[in-house]
Amino acid sequence: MIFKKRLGGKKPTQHDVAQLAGVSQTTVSLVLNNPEVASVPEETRQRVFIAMHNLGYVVNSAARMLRTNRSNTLVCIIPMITNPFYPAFVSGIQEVAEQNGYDVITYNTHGSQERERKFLKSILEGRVDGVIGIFFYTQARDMAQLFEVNIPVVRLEVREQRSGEWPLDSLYIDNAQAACQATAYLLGKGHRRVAMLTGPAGPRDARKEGYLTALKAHSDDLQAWVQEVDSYNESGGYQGMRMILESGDPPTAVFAANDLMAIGAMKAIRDAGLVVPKDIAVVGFDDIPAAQMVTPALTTIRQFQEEMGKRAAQLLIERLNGEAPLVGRIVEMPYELVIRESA
Amino acid sequence: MIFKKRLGGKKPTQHDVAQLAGVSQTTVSLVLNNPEVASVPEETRQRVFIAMHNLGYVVNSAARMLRTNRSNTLVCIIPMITNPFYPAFVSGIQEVAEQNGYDVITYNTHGSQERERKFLKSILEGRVDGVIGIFFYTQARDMAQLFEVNIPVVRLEVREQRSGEWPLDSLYIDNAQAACQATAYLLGKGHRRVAMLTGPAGPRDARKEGYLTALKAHSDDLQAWVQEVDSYNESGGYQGMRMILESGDPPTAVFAANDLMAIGAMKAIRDAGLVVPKDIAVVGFDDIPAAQMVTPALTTIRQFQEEMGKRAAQLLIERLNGEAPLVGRIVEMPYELVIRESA
DNA sequence: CTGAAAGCGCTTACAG
DNA sequence: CTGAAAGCGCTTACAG
Repeated sequence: MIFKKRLGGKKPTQHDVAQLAGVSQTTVSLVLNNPEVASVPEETRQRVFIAMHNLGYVVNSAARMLRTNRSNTLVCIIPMITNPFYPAFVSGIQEVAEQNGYDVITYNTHGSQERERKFLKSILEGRVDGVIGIFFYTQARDMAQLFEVNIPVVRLEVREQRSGEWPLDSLYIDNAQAACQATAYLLGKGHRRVAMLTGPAGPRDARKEGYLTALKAHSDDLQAWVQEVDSYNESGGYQGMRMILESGDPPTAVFAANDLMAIGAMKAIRDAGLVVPKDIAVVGFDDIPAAQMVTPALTTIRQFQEEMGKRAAQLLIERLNGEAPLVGRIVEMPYELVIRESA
Repeated sequence: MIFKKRLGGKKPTQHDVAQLAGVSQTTVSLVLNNPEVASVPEETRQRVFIAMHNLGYVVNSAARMLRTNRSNTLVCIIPMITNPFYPAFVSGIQEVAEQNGYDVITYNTHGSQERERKFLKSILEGRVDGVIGIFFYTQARDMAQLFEVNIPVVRLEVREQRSGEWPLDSLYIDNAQAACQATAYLLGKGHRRVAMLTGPAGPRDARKEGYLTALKAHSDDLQAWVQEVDSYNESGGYQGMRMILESGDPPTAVFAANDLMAIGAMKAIRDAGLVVPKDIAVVGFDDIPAAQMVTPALTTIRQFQEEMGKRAAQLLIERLNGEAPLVGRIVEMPYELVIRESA
């Protein structure tokens, strides 16, 4: 490496480039950032480029950050990257972030309030320019400090959510309506005893609301039956389904609040010697990749996670570029009922 | 917010804290960083803490980065976060990173050489202190620039790999041996026509080597049969299996280079009116979460992704703390054959 | 068209 | 025990 020889292992700076090119450090910065105002003649630019190349110069991003107050980094806050709903969401964010020159840091909250708070606090250190997040506990008003230092936020919500005059946009699918449609599908198939399986917090309330709405709309004498367990995963679904089965008079259909729970429930049903969908039909939510791999393939509500990630990142970057209106935008995303074999 | 009132929306600095506490800015820095040398008396510390709290002070990390030449950020470079092998790996990294005060940025290479290069180059800007990565094309020698500016790297390899006197540690499972064991298991079950299904680059060669070794060890007249397709996912597996089936004389068992391909292959087998494992047995590799959700549940080689992530992060952080030997460490990780229903 | 200079907010010898 | 000062590498008015 040339610069190693020249500089004894230290990284070359604009000063070094300037010396080699026979210009001032200001000029180096000017050609590097190519602002409209400064029209450095082509001949000089080339000299500078050659010097940069020969020294292996790369900008020091800490210095640039300090000077410009911009980090070119976004943070994505999700419950847990190992939940198969999120990788596609994160990947969508990463894709548009990369196209726009941003890095993305990911934080996992584990659905814990304390961690949501801790992460938000650390963001104040100025490491990131903006936030995309799914929050179970933190409300918009808890983000006031962020807004004061001008860090915009995009939130993924489970329902339409007004946000006021903050640099806060939100993205949602109508979870209640989707849950209603899933439940109505089961009802339309002739099921009269339809149970719901859910985890704590998060999307629970919106999805439960849709489930109840569908029951009520269908007939007045349908019994609601909501089984809540500790976690939104297979073991939660398995355990919840066992509780339902052990209650004596099992339902003929189950609406699970997400696919992981639905898959756990199907296993519990199978272990009880029953078959899906003949004895008990199952519908999930999310359409994670595994939904079509299981047997029977899962009927579920599809969300477009990758698209949601891309859209969220676009909203955020528009705002960072000053291209967003003052008032928070609210974007509804599509969903669809995907009918496969489990119901 | 107090500081908003006081400072007109600007973030408070150590200077502001110093003024409020009636000390010098140096002292504020001293109590913030609490170095062993400076013993600030308790009374002064308290005054400073109170002032920090009242102003809502948080350190400016860009300034700290510039001064200390440390970013407290790691980067994790993987092929693609949506491949279910990686989320657990990333999650392991994030967990120990967080415990040690590091953020983690994730880059997806899409298995492309160009992107591997581009990411490595951007790392020279000083955004990150260290790198954990899976590289299909970039060799250790291509990382010389990183090492010159003292950025250590931990690589995930598919076999033991000497690394020399660079700040480079490596982690691997013996892919050849694992593939050999998987194939031998099939052979032990009496199969004589065992095909292998693989994608391009990456772990292909090591796993193929193990497959061939097992065949040879078992008997001299066993025919090797390797079908390579474009991608390590379900559609690759589906497509590859179709090619195998259409060849006329199908094998009685298939070893797929990863679980996603195995799942695709099982679907192709089913679509051809055959049943797994009766007509064709299938073994995968990785033990992704979906492996136990599919029917029949997949027999596969389990890797401990989360553990691998944790271990990789530990190696890196030890080196960043100056606790690692000069010579690169090589850590072998365990794997195990998990027998389920598909073979 | 080009450069000297200020200053972003911090850490860390150094002096007292 | 505490503070004045240097300096990390950059961007951006400003002057010429």
